[in-house]
Amino acid sequence: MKNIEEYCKNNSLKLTPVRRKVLELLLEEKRGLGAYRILDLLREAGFKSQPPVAYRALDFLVENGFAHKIGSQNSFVACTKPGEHHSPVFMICKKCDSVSEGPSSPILPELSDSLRDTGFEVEQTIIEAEGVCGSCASN
Amino acid sequence: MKNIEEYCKNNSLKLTPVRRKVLELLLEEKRGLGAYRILDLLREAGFKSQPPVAYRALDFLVENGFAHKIGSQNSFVACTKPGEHHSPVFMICKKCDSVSEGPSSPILPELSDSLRDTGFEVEQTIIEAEGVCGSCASN
DNA sequence: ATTTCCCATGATATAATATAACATTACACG
DNA sequence: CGTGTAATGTTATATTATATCATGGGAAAT
Repeated sequence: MKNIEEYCKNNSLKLTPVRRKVLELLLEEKRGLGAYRILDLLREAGFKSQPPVAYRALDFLVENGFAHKIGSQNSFVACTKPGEHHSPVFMICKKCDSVSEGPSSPILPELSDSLRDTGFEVEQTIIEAEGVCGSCASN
Repeated sequence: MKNIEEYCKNNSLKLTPVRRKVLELLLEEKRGLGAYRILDLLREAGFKSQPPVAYRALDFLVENGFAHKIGSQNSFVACTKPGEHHSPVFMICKKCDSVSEGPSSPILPELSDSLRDTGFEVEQTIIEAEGVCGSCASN
């Protein structure tokens, strides 16, 4: 969070109260949160928000690399590498629904290479891996 | 299509008229099709369909490996390797919106390995690569 | 300090995507 | 022929997302 405040200051991004609260909510939750869940939580926290408020805050966070959208479940998670533009790998546990961001670096160049052979120039990738997380496997 | 009829016969799956039509629609279109677009096309083709009809057909096709859902755009595409359970890689062109399925095999084992190091056991992955397709790049 | 402008927020409405629930039909198998 | 299962029909509604226009608030230039 401190890092992010810092980063916003340096890049003249406005981490307004709603945006900040949404980010905090995402950081507190290991599963992905849907926009309307976030909206509820905002209201519980005293914001009198309508849907666009949540979506705008999420757009801001995603655009600036503070959060990601999980396409397969229309939900959002905080980013573990805020500010860096990167190609995330998500590990989605089918038992507990947790979503965590994993190491992608080893394979991305190879992936880009193999796709380039088909004539496609990759700009960004999103990998969603479904399986069982360590904590669920050991229980 | 012949292959698929064959496959259904062998596995006692019913490729009913709606399901068949939806699959044909997906095969004819290189972009992803949304469920409601499909619904419109079904109606144009003489089916008097309500939303659940389209979703059921799509569920059938996805479950049996004849189609995939593209999470990032809530759309559907025909599968190029029908019947095989596999972990697809999609190449999504940001210029023409085409979606094609690419070769994933080279990298998947490595990806699984690197995620296993974090304690996560991968069962399936979906990779969505955004970029520019060969045809758009050369125009 | 006042104006100006831009960005963020407020607020209403509605679009787009997806599913629940229950009724009906079709058809393979005994 | 029944009878049971899977597919389809139908209505309603849930969930996710955006368009649009109005209002406010703060930084920068004058």
